[in-house]
Amino acid sequence: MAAKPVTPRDVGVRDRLLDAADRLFYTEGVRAVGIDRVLAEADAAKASLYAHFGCKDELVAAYVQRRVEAARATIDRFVRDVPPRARALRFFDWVVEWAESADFRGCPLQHVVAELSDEKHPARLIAARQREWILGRLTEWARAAEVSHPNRVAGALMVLFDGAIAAAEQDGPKRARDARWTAEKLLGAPRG
Amino acid sequence: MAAKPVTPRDVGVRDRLLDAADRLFYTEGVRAVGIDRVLAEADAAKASLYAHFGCKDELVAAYVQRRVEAARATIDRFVRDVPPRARALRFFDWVVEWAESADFRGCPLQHVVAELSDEKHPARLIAARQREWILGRLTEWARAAEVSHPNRVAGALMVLFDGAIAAAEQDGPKRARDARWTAEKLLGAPRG
DNA sequence: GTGAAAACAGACAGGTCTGTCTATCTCTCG
DNA sequence: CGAGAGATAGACAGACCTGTCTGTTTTCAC
Repeated sequence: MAAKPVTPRDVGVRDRLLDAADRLFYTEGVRAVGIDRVLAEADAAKASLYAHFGCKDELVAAYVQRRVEAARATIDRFVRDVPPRARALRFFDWVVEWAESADFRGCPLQHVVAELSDEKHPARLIAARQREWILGRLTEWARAAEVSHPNRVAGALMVLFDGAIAAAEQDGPKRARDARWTAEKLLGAPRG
Repeated sequence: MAAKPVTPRDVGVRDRLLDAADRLFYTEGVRAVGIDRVLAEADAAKASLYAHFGCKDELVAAYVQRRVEAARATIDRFVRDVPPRARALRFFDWVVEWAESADFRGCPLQHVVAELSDEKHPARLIAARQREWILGRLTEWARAAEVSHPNRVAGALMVLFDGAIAAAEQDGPKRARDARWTAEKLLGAPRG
């Protein structure tokens, strides 16, 4: 009984490979999963993988890149319908939702950083840029919330974000709610 | 036969192996570093490693165990000379110091969780127990600080701890200071 | 229909990994 | 002395990994 292909054969082989890589890399880790596992899961040929990505490291980078793009779109969509001053806290609503989702297993970027010690690895460069993007958004939202030290608050929110995900991975989603509660205190008290 | 006692000679190779494993596993990751690397670094024989630890997974577990024991001793020593109500904040002084130390590269426990997806791995079981220990201490200190919701505050401090380490790994020690600053707000103004 | 591009299938090379095993050396203690 | 435990050195097996290469099949534009 072959498992039903989660991704139909008619979508491009590149997407099939990325879908398979995403599932396996996220749930088991990029070092624990070999090329052959990805090929079997994607029902693709080895030559296709190397034609599209060149090497495994670039497949890992493409996996991270797709995660990053999806996260940015999701976050911006999530905060869009509240006024700017409420967006920082709204962001933590999204974090809570993510931590509560069934297949949550921590932050793929934190995992990649832990697994790949080479800071110049293409996947890590993408992860580093994503941190800058997130910090930029948090700073923007902290300013809009009119806290007295927006840069410091943004840094604190960054810590809360990383901590929410890392702690929820091991202690469950209640830690994400703890993070949101803390964010509320940071943002709710003007003249901090 | 009764199990033979650990002789001083045992401690020799065993410690050499653990020292080497600690350096390599912490800086490069437990999956990235093979047995042969550890043996070369420890200047030990393969048979010694397998005689003392049985398999690589148990060496990884022993590495985590030793980190955990050292951390507990360091933390308790660090907070010992301030009154109980000041200990939670003092704990974050230690976090800042750690993040500022030259060879800081994140939390070895978070890394092991990221690298080993099997929750039943012996090293992960040890890591999980360590989280309980830390949460216990944070709860105790939060109570001593007489905050209004000690359990919730302890959870928030746990998030801040995880976040401080994870964020400092990538953004530098200023994130640990951001975490301490947030902890200060949660715990209220320390009274003299 | 035809031909080119894309994808498939899988053998193969060369390397690394864990773990076992044999053989030798060294040190302690009876 | 000499027996035995602990350590060393390293060959070896078997598995897995990345990446290349050959050949075949499918797809699709013209």
